[in-house]
Amino acid sequence: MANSASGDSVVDRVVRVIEAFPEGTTSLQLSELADRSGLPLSSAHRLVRQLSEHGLLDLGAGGTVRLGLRLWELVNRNSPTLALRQAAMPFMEDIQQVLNQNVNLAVLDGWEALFVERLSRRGSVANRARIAGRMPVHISSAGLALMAHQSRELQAEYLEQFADSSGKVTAGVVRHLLAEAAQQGYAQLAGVVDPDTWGIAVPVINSKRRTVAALGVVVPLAEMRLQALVPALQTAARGIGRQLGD
Amino acid sequence: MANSASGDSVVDRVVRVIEAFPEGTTSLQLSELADRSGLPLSSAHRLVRQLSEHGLLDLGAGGTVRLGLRLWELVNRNSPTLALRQAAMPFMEDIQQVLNQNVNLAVLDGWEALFVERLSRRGSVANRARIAGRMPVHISSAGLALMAHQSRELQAEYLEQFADSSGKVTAGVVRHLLAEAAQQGYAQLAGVVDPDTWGIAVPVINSKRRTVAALGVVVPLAEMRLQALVPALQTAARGIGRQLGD
DNA sequence: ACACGTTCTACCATTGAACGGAAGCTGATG
DNA sequence: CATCAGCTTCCGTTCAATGGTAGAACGTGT
Repeated sequence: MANSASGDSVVDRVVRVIEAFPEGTTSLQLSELADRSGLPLSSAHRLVRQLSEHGLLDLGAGGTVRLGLRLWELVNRNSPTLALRQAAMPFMEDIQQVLNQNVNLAVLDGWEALFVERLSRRGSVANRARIAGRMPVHISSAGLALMAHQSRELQAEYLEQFADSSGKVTAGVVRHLLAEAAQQGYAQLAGVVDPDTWGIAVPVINSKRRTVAALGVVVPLAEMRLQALVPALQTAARGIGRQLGD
Repeated sequence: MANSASGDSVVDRVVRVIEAFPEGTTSLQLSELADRSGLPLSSAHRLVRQLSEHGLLDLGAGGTVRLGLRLWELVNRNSPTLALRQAAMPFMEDIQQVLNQNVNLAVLDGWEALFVERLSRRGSVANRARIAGRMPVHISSAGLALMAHQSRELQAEYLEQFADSSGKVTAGVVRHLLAEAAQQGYAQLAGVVDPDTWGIAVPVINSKRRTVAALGVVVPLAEMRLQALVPALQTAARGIGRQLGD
């Protein structure tokens, strides 16, 4: 647009405004939003006002900016993972009831597993917080289960990330993890948040034989019984896959 | 911006593109999107491409447009109802376990109750579908519970809707429903979808004595036992309210 | 009570980004 | 092979977006 010092489009700016909210932050002051998005205050103000007129943002008294309920509604009604989550929920509830463990469902986005649904272990504090959370592929069982069943091309492209020896993790190690996950039909990995827990995940394969999601559980080390967990997960994953159209 | 035949801003158009998705539809063809949003094809195409470069939309091969995973992620991480849902989930699970009924949580948005969370009755098919659903205030127990505890000004403004005698529902009837809900401390109403079910909802009041949500259940007529349901809901609602900051 | 700092909001002349018709491209269909 | 329908790109025209500046509202320290 005219006079754009930074040479970005309106769309760029709208995106930057929405992305300016730090994870888990629901409310931001206008001036802070302007700072975080790198926009002049007056521009940020104008954009926020326009967006809030449509309900995508909510500009409260005193310059408090929140995401709008309308935006939440639109996204949750038309979410690309809607069909997946609907198909998966009954099976996830079964797993939760039978195994009594934390169950989660993830999809691949870039080089990360994006968790799209989660049921907490009964009795434990429900942590909805981690929904919409991300984990790098190579340090999450869900990520490994997803990547292990992608095309060779994508896997190769992914592994290039580890080509430079600057990181601790080498391409060889990751390649081995993927190979193991592919061969076994499930992925297991020590918990990242809590070292006394283990993650186990299996691929969810749709009718076109594409791996579209990973179904996983997080279990305390003491309750780690692969013989019981893996078949249950695989059965549920097949059930979910059968429900999915494409 | 320049040459806008319809005299709308870029922001307007972005909103129209996002809103063009009909409820429950996750995928749209570009040409259909252009139609629905009332934009020239080339303009729609440009906007969609820009938005998908940022991950807010997903422009697939063949002109298939979906909402982007990134958008879903951003909205769910920073949702204005995040704190509410987190505070409410444990109590909702308690209700679900103890009463074994469908539990839901709604907030007021305009003259409608917007359902932000839902737990299904055990054994029944999980219907995530209805999450992010809306119901007019006067035909939902949640809506009545919410409106009954709003300020006089807002209630008066709301009741003006029914001033003209064109609709079946008169202002008097609605006023009576609200008064009853306010006096009783809970709202009950015959189910809309299924006439053999009843909805019961109680207000969730935060530490500043503002009614910010409604907690409700949907029960089959045969299991309608107010003596058991209402106290349980009220107890849970108080628990939720205590967890909420503002 | 006054001065100062901070933050939100409004204004308006400049200017380059957005617009959209038209042409090109691609793939499916008869 | 011709036709069609839908997606994509191009490019000259135009006016909507921009952001510095100023004012209003509020809080805070002196």
